[in-house]
Amino acid sequence: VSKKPVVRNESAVAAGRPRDLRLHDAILAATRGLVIENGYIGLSLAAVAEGAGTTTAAIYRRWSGKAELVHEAIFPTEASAPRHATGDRYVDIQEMVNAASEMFSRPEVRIALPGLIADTLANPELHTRMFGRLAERFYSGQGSAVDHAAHRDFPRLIEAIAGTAMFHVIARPGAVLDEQWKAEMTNMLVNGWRPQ
Amino acid sequence: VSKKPVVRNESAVAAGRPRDLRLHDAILAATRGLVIENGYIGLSLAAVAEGAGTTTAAIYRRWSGKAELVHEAIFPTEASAPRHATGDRYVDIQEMVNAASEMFSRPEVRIALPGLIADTLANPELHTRMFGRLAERFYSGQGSAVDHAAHRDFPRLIEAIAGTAMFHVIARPGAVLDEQWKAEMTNMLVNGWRPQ
Amino acid sequence: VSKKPVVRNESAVAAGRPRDLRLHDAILAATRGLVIENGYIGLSLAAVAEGAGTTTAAIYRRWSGKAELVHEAIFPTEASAPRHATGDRYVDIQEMVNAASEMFSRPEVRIALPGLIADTLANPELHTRMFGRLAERFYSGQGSAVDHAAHRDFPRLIEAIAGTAMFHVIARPGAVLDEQWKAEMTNMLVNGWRPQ
Amino acid sequence: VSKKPVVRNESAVAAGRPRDLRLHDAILAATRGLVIENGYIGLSLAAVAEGAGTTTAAIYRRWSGKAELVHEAIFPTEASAPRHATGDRYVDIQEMVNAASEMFSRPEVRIALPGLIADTLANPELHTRMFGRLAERFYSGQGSAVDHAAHRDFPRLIEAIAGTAMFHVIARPGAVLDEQWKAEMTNMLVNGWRPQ
DNA sequence: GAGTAACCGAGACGGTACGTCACGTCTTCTG
DNA sequence: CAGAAGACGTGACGTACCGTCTCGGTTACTC
Repeated sequence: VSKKPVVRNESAVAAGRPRDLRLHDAILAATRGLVIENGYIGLSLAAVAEGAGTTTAAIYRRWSGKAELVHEAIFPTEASAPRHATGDRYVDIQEMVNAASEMFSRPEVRIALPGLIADTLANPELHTRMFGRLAERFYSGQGSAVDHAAHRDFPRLIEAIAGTAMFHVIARPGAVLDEQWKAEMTNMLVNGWRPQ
Repeated sequence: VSKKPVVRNESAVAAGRPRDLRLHDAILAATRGLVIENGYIGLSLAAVAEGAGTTTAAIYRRWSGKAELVHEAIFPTEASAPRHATGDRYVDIQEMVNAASEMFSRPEVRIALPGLIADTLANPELHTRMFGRLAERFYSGQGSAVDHAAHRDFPRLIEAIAGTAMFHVIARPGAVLDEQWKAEMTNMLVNGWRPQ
Repeated sequence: VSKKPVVRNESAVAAGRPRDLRLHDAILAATRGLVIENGYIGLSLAAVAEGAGTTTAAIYRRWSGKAELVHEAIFPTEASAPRHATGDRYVDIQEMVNAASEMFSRPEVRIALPGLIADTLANPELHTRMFGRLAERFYSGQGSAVDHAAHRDFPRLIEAIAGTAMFHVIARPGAVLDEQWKAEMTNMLVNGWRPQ
Repeated sequence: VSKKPVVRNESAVAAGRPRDLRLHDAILAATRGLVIENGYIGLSLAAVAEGAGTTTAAIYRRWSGKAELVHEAIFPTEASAPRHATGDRYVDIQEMVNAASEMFSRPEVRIALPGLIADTLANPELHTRMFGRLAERFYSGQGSAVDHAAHRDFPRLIEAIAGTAMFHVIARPGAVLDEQWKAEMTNMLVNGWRPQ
């Protein structure tokens, strides 16, 4: 649909008037605020523009549409500090559960993510990028010295932890991923389910 | 937003010309077809109307909006055969995993669900109804003779199984919930995670 | 560019909700008022919609764009009472001069016509229609019993009279086509130019 | 609307880097070409800039906007060689008819003039300048020894000749102001209209 | 058999958001 | 200082969908 590049702020050389960096942050902040208020589908770029004190044209100069904008707003680029596995099964799972709890406790993620996923199904490139980045938050095998067998199964573990956390916060608005949830989740994966 | 009742086809008395029953199914079928093609957000009721050979007014006579329509289209009312627990931990988990696999393998569910959830966040009544009905597919405690302790933990199990299945089909378009996935999922919950 | 028919209010049969006839007139009236205020190029359909208490969509339902709208606004369809020649040279010219004076004295014509012509150059169909209708206001040979020779020259006479009148009101804003102008114009064509 | 002077290329002193004189002509040439292609309203200064191998900023340094630019492009400054009346009625009219034919035969004039007039209605200063310069092409009384009575009527004659010529080329795209048109026009004004 | 009531198609209605484009200005770097 | 590059706020463009309403016409029950 759009002829423009999906990501536009990669310009290496400096030609012409540079982008107003404060606008970038103002737009993302307004996006986060409005998506919490109105949900993903109810978010209009015109409202974002007004909230950020700018116009939709300035937004479209930076992002190709609502999906790209919200993606960057709720998963800030700089925050992706990849984790490294230790090889200790219990510790690694606990780490992932903590990461999932942090991620899905943020209200903008809880509220925006389903709509973002829905929009992303029609945008394979962004879809791949989003889930790739999402997985990195949990675990990056890069440079790790952990047992090969454990690595191979990490995608499945991530799927279980992230999926369960997402379902938890989506199924009941107001639900929280508290210490009890984290303990039970960790225990279920490490030891299997036992009725309590 | 709407002043009209959420569900309109409950009319007790029969006055005036009755509804064309074939339209009901034609609309739902068109909805399923188009939502697979265009996704939830890209689904327009005008297109559904055209696909069903009718008009949007006939749709709004039956459902209050896109969310209600898609909800009924992808989770048909009649198909909710609630399951009953046996008390055997392994068997019960296996049953739930099978149910999740069935539900999230259907393309209209995989594609429409995220958008439906997004729209539903602004509609608490439908949200409750949807997740309530969704949980029933997995397990209904009603009339069950199973140990009390096991019952208390079923919501957590459902959350883990349904969440993991949903994440699996959403994260990678084209992914399938095959026998291997079901076996590994069941094993992980029953015995805990073991690198393979 | 547009897939829709240029003229849309020709529907013979009555299907669906009928158009609100008051809107039609309200839109044309708002167009006339705003085009006098802001000129053709400065006329925005959004402003017309607001002035008529409706939306741009309702305007686009009736006209394909600004050119068609302004065309109908300044040359109302019903006002085209074609004239018939008498064969008397002086009388016929006087009639045409009167017609030109009437037409180009209306402020909406004086102000809107140049811009309308400019836009129409890219729209051959409307261009033909507009100038055809414009010529009819001056003279229609249909059913006339006048000398053949006189008829052949009418296009040239119309061109001279309408062109001169148009140039007069365009060249000096505030200029009027008064009795003196009409007398001199008539005299110039009937007797040739004489320095006075 | 604009705070800047209408004409900017009058700078008396020479300070800093001098303007690239070739740009001036390149911009005007691109304007002429594009206005013929796209019409006045369809002409964008961005397209002109690209066609001239420069940017809009360079254009705005020289002209205040589209109207000024097109005005200079279709009525070059240097080409205004004012004519002088002889006092011979036939000869003077013939001269004016020739001048009108030359002017309105140029495609950029035929195409751009209506739009330019439309834009100029909102710019009285340019409007006066344009029609003043336009009249000079036909006749300048300055330093003439012709009979006073004839001079007084020249504006009316110019109006008739220029208006008729303009209407001729505007009313039918493709129409030409050939020798026959010139002869008939001259004859009509000198001898009055005679059916032929 | 006449009323009555709700359905049916068609399509216009006021809104609102979309993504694009042009305007005229501005801010940077380079010549 | 000019030039190129391009971002800026402004605002119109034409399209699309939303959910509602207004038609003329069509079934069914009820009196």
